[in-house]
Amino acid sequence: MRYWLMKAEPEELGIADLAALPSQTVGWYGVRNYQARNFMRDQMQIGDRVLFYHAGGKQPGVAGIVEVCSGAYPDPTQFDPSSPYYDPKSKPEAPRWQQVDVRFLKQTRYLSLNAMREAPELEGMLLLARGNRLSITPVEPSHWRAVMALLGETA
DNA sequence: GCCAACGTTGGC
DNA sequence: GCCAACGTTGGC
Repeated sequence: MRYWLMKAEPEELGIADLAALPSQTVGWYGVRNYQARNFMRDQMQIGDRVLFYHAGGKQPGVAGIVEVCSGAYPDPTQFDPSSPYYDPKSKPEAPRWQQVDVRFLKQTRYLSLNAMREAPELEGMLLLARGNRLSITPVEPSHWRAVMALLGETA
């Protein structure tokens, strides 16, 4: 099992929104970066644990834990002209973008990006690397355990 | 809203 | 295949 961090815009889909969905499951649509897509396509497996990260707000940070619950499959928004994620260059017979489904596990105490930067045990975490813009990053098991400790989670 | 850092595009 | 121009991300 691998560990990941996935960034979401809380105004579009926050952890509470995910928890409120009847299925508590959502397709992780909208990834338009090849490296992030390749992580989903080539490395993610059902059961992988994911830090759910709120990006773009006033106080970015980790807000919950979700799990991967499907393999990669074509992101439907790439074919929808009314979607902001529409990609006219992608054809249904050769889809360019993929998504996986993730399922809500829990909403955690909020762990701000600031607090993460100040935690020496998180040094080297990809999220914290200078200039990092990837919306999906792998998380080292040692960093995962350190984040769990900071969140007060025993898992 | 600014802008640093990074990714993508397309002309050559 | 290079690289300038442009676009995007996301913290601040």
